Amino acid sequence: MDNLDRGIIDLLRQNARASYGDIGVEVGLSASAVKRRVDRLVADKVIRGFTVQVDPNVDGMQTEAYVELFCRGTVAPDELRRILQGVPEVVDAGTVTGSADAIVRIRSRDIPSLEAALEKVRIAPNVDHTRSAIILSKLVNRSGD
Amino acid sequence: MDNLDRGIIDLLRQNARASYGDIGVEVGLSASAVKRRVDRLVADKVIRGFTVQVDPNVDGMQTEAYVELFCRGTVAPDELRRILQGVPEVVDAGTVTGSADAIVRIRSRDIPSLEAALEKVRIAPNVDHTRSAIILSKLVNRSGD
DNA sequence: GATGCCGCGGTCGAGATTGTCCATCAGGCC
DNA sequence: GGCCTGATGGACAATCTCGACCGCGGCATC
Repeated sequence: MDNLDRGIIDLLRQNARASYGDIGVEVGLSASAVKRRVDRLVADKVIRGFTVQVDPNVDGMQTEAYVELFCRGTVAPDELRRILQGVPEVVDAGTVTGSADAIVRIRSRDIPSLEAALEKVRIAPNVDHTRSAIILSKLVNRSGD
Repeated sequence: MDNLDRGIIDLLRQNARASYGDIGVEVGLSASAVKRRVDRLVADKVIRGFTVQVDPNVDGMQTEAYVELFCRGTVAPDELRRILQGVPEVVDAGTVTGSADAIVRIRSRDIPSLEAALEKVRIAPNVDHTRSAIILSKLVNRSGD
């Protein structure tokens, strides 16, 4: 993992379908050398995969919300993880600093299904209450979804 | 946008570097027909781009935070977008319901660089104050990063 | 019904790309 | 020096890309 690898990854991030030859011109390597490095990065699991960014409006998962979770007493992270993983609409979740115990990112087709997902999260034991912020419009999206 | 397109997108989501021929075998089209459809999907902005999923631990971007933005007076979403897009650490941002005006997801190498990124966000005009929640540990991660 | 247009898919071929093999080279070590 | 290891560039065949061209079916028009 040196600067060459980082350069290759940066280029792939911009266009994962770029040819090895083109990448090689940018970073100063031959196509074969680039391919060897990319293969190694994939084998080493540094590169998890190549994917495509799709307009979320098209695949019909456009309703998203941040949900703060407030728990009673002690929180068992492992149990929380188990519960949250059981809700497919949960895209992302983590324990956080601040007054909330965890922040959960939920994505669903529409408001009713968002509410249903939220209900499933609330079932988790020790969850005292939640506070949701529904996303009105996306300002930036560099996370690939 | 029909079932063929959806099939192609599903396959590209799994492997954006798959050859058109291989995709064609899966969805029952010739390589040329697949390329035509992919080109059209890209032209129509249904496909926003091809990218690579990198292990965040490896490229040293493991410090993440949710930042609530509170603005003074009226918020110009376009200007907010322009400012936020200028901060590379901003992974995700959107205007939201609730007391905050926007929620910004920031990812950086460590706490000092997180603070620096936060500073850049605060520069935005009309930003009154911010409230950050730093992620302590990830509970769920289905967003591919 | 005949006609032309349009969208969509297949086939073909030149040219580019990929993937593999091999020779080479630099650096570390004995 | 001699040897090993890891990485690179070059060469080559296999594969893929991508545009040109053709045919087919649906549809509106005459």
